[in-house]
Amino acid sequence: MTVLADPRGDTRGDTRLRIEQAALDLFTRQGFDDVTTDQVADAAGISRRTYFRHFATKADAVWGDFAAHVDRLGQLLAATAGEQPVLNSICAAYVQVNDYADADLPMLRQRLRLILGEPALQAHSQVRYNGVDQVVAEHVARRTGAAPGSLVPRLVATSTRAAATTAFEVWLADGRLPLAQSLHDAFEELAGGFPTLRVAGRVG
Amino acid sequence: MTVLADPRGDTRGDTRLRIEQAALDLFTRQGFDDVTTDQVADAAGISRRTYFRHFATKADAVWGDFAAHVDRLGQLLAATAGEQPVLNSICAAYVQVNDYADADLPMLRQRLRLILGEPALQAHSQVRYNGVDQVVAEHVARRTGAAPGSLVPRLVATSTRAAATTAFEVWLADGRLPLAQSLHDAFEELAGGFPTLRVAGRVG
DNA sequence: GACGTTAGTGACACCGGGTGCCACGGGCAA
DNA sequence: TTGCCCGTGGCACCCGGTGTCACTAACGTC
Repeated sequence: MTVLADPRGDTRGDTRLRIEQAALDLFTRQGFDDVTTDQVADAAGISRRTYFRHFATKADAVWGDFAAHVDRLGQLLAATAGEQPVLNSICAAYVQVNDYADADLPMLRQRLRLILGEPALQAHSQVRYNGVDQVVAEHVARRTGAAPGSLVPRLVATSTRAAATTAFEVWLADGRLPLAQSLHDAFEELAGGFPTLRVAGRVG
Repeated sequence: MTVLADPRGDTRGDTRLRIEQAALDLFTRQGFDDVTTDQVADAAGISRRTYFRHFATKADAVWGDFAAHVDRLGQLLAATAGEQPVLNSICAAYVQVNDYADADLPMLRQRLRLILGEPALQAHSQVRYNGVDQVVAEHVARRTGAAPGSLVPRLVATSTRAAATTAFEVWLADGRLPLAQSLHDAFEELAGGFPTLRVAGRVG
C-alpha cells in the first residue's frame, strides 16, 4: 500500500536501500521476531512479494551486501605477500575489510547489534560464516600446502573467525577502543596460544 | 494416523525416542529440507501436533538431549583441579563429554553428519553453541579472575568450541583416528598458537 | 507514432513450520 | 463412581517463503 514516495525514475537501485533502512529501524525498535515482513515491506513502500525479490530471507536485509564483503576478504588474502606469518595476514585482511569511515560506524553498530544479539539472526549468521571460513581455509591451505579440508586450515579458519566475532562483540559492548584494536588484541591472544591464560593459570 | 504400535502403558518416555529415530532416518535418507514434520510424525506414529509437544522445532529431534550434554560439560569444568592449564581442562572436558561407547558411535555419526552437513541444521546449531560457549567462558573467568564478558574468556570459549567442531568434522570425514585423538590434535594446535603454521610460514 | 521487449512490481494461491485452543480418553487416587 | 491429570488429536490461525500471472513504465527499433 502507501503511494510511492518518488514517482520519478530513480527508485530502481534505491529501493534496496530503503528496504534495508526500514528493516534495520523496525528490527532495532521492536525486535526481529516481533516484526513481520509485511511491516518491513509496508515501511519501505513496497509489497511483501517485492521484498522477497530484493532479499531472499527476512534476515538478509540486515546483512547488506555481505557477499561482496567476503569477496574482498578473499582478494586481500590472495594478495598478501608470503613474508608475514599466516595469522598476521588474516588479521590484516579482517582489519582492512572492516575499516569503516566514522560516518558509517553507527549503521555498522546497528547491524552488528542485531546480528550478534538476536537469536534468529545468530542462527542465520552461521551460514554466512561458512563462506568466510572457506575463503580463509583456502588461503591457509595455499600458504601451508595442506589440503583445504584438513585439520589445520579448517581450524585456523574457524578460530580466527571466532576471534573476529569476539572482537566485534567486545567492541560493540564497550565501544571505548577502536575496532581495529579489538581485532588485533584478539588475534594476538590467539596467535600466542593465549598468553593471558598462562599468566593466571598454573597456580598450584 | 496409524494405530499405536504398543497399546500397553510403557509408551510414555518411549515416544520421544521413536520420534528421534524416525527423524534421523528420514532426514538422512531424503535430506532435512525434503522431509516435512508431518512425515516424521507419521513415521513415529503420532500426529504433527504431538511432535511439537515433544520437540520445540523440526531440528530439535536431531539433537537428542543436548541440554544434559551442556550441563555435564559444565560440571566437568567446575570439577577440574586448578593445577592443569585452563586449555587442558577444557580439552579434557570435551573429550570426556564425547566419550561414547562403540555401540553408540553409528548414531553419533548420523547426528553429526546431519548437524554439520545440512545448512538448515548448521544455522540452528549456532543457538546451541551459545550455551556451550557460556559455560566455557564462565569456567575461564573463574580460573583467570577476568569478567566472563571480557575478551579472553569469550575468545577461549569460542575458539575452543571451534576447535572441537573442527575436530568433529575431521573425524567424521576421515574416521580413521578416534574422536579423542582428533580433539587432542585440534587443541594442541590451538594451545600452541598453531605450530604447524610456523613451520610452513616465514619462508621468505 | 506503433511495435515488441524487458524489468520491476502487485495480487493471489499455495506450502510448511510453529502455536493456541478445545475436546477426547485412559490411568489413577479419593 | 467421581473427579483429576496428562498425553493426545484436530482445527484454525499466523508467518516466512515461492510459483504464477497480469500490469505498467521505460526503451530501442522500424
